[in-house]
Amino acid sequence: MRNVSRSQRLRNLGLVPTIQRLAILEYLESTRSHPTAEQVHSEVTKEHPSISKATVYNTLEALSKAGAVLKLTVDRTAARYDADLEPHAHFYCRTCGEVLDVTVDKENWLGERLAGHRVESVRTYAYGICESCLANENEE
Amino acid sequence: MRNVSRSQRLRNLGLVPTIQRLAILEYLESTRSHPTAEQVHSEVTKEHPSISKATVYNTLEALSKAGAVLKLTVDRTAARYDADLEPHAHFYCRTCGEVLDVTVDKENWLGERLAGHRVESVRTYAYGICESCLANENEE
DNA sequence: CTCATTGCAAAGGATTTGCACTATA
DNA sequence: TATAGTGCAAATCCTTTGCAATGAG
Repeated sequence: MRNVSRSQRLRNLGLVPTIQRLAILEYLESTRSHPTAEQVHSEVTKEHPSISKATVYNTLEALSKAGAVLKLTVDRTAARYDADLEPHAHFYCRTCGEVLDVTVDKENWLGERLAGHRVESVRTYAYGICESCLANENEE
Repeated sequence: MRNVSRSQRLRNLGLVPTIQRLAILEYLESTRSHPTAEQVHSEVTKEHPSISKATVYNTLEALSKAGAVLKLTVDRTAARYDADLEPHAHFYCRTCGEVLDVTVDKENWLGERLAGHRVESVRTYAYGICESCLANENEE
């Protein structure tokens, strides 16, 4: 039933709901770790060992183009993906490399028009050291 | 004299003011195009043909680590650099690929503390279609 | 003279591409 | 069956690295 609605959602986005796409979307919706394509691949292949990296890349691109997930460029070394579509910002810890969600009152504070440009999406990234790494620093 | 102060600034940042670094910093401070490392290289080699790409990468990294320029991840395909340290956001046009400055009241609206994390820098990126590309669309 | 920096070429890592095979509708 | 999607491997592009040569203080 959960599965049915996911299939339907993919169809509504114009994407054929293949096993691969369902697995990838399901995984993304189950995690808050903002995985890279590599991590998505190693995760979904646990259940479906034959899913290739090319398919993971294709699917992630299709899902983000369709608006089903967010593609984040917070980490220059690899794109990260997030199925949480509620407005929020992302914090990148330079010590542990984790990407954390940060709630904000309003992320779309820029509006849909900006200096004459048409704004389609906005990303806000903060960089620094996360709470948990700060605590570890103090221990030493 | 302009040169003297740039040397001095580099020294203050703990960087030996080599000809290469001066040329790269000077170029970055002269443009608002948010160039990639590749573009910086092809630009500075006009004046100093022997500057290598490795040096450009090393210098850009050193300058951004030292806080003399901003490294932008607005464009996933390549890092872009900006010597304008005044708070502002960046707009990426998916049609022409240009990165444009966007003035904002205050970019550091997140504060230096956020959910217990230590915020060291913030980047805000907007994506869509720029004014000039919108105008071109309408012509057709 | 000593150490930081540079230049070159090779290596690395993320992503894309070409193409034959397969599954969905 | 026709078309969209998949898997594999090779190719591509940005960036980093190793190391000998060079330059700054």
